[in-house]
Formats: sequence, structure tokens, C-alpha cells
Amino acid sequence: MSELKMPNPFMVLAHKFKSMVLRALRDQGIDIVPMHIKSLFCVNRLESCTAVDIAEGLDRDKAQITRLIKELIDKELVRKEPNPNDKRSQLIVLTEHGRATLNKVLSIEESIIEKMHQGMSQEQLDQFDQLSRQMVENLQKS
Amino acid sequence: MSELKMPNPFMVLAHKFKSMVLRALRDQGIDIVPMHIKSLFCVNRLESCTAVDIAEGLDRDKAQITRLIKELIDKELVRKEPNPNDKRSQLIVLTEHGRATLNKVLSIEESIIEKMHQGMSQEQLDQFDQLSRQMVENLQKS
DNA sequence: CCAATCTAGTTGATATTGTCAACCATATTC
DNA sequence: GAATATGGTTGACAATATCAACTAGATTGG
Repeated sequence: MSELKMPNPFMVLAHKFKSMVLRALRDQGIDIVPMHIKSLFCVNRLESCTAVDIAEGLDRDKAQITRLIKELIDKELVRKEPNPNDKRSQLIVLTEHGRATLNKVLSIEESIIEKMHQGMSQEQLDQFDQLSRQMVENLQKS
Repeated sequence: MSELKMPNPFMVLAHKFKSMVLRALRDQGIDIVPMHIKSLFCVNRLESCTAVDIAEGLDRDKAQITRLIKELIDKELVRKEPNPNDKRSQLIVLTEHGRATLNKVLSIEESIIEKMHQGMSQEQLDQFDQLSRQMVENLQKS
């Protein structure tokens, strides 16, 4: 083959970032994992949030999200309430503990992101995010 | 908390990309997984390649790489040769089958990457990679 | 109004990837 | 030559992902 293929830099970055987030959580004695964080942020973002909203919002399997939600309930970070609009469904709601944990985690992630972004202009960061989003869209087109 | 946190675009991209690569491998009847690919590319890049070279090159645990190499040997994609310079160590070498598989996989990944990069200039792509690398370096500074 | 179809969520099973610790054999260092 | 470090392995477990099949409820169309 022509040239020797190097690892995709954005994949290297994703691996490093995720490892660092998990390590930072452990160091802070926070017993949750990155997928928990993503789910909690999802619940926080949506006024009325169901499991399928999280699955779609995070582009994950419904089965996986069901299990994640159960873990978040066990850790008393969220609770379920009946969905007035759909008897099959429940609304996922942050508990006080969940909100407090989310605030801690937000700080942790923000400090990692700040370190990651050192020496870069806002314009560069905006373009980086924009290109990432565009690439996701490109991949989604069938 | 202040603003509602959205998922990091490069993490969304990494998840989507990895899923697509695995799906494409399955569609092509190729019974390997993304970590196998990364390892094979690593072996291909280095003139004299050991397990610890792969572990370091991919920023992965030695234990994980040991297991991956065993799988690659089982699938006859690589083989081990004694390391003349270190009795503890073996050199990992691509087999013919491994080289052929790597070529197929290269095509598959390249077509996914081409699709991902649609509508983007080379300058933009270079900057994207450069920013990713810089972010990795930033995270690595202790 | 009811059958057919779709959807929300669950459960089971399995796959992929990741992490930590402990170990043995070998290499290096002092 | 003892102490320390390193390459690789094994065990155990954790985190994430995927697919299929299922039940209960919602929607659709005749």
C-alpha cells in the first residue's frame, strides 16, 4: 500500500479525552462513568425527557439507555415519573443529588476542556466544532 | 448551571465513525474489529514491532494489547518471531493474509473518510487534524 | 370499531474495549 | 551480584455497544 496509515487524530483525541474524564471522576470520588454523564446532561437539557429521547439524543441503543437509566436510578441521580402523554413511557427527572453531581461533573469536564484548549483561539475552536458537526452530517447521509 | 451543555462534537464524531467502520467491516464479511485494525496498521508501520510498541503507539494497556495480538494470531493475520535483541520479547509480523486483509480494510476506511470529508478543503482538514493533535498534546502535559 | 402496524421500554445474550493488579522471565543499573 | 525496571501474560472486572425478541400501549387505515 502507498503510505503508512497513521491513527486518526480525532480518534486519538476521543480516546485520550474519555480516559481523562473517567480518571478525573475516580480521583474526585465520583462513582459514575462518562455514559452516565452524557445521559444526565441529556436529562438536564430536555424539559420533558424520556428514555427514547436520550437514546436518540446520544445516538445509542434503547437497550443500553434502559440499563444506564436503571444505574442512574440506583445511584439516586434520577427518578422516573409517569408520562401523562403516553402510558408506555416514563419521564426521567434529575434528583437534587443528581443536580448536585452534575454541577461537580460540569466543573471537572470544563477544567479538562480548558486544558485541552490551551493556546487556541475561539475562532479555531468554533471551526473545529463546526467541522466535527459537518463530518457527522456527512456520515449520516446514506 | 449556566448554559445547557451539548455533547462534544468530536466525541459524537468518534462514536459515529467507529460504529460505521465496524458496520462496514461486517457488511464486507471481514471478521475483525476496529482495535484489530489499529493494531495491524501499527504492525505495518514499524519495521520491528513488539507488543509494547503497539501498546505505546496506540496508547493502550499492555494487557489489552496482549489479548488483541493473540486474537490476530488466531485469525492468522500476524505471527510472532523471536526478538533477537530481547529474549523477553517477540516481534509481531504481518502474514500474507494479514497484509491482504489490511489492504481491504484500508479501502473501506478510506471510503468512509472520503464521505466524511465531503465538501471540505484540504486546508480545513489539515487544520482539523492539527488541532486534534495539539489537543492531545495539551491533555498529555501534566 | 377493530385488526394491523408501529413504538417505548425491557430483558437476555453476547461482543468490544478498557483498566488494574500480580506475576515471571529478562534486562538494566549501580 | 543485588536491586530495580521492563516485556509480556493472566485473572478479574468494568465500561460500552449491539442485536433479537418480547410486552404493553399508541397509531393507522379500512
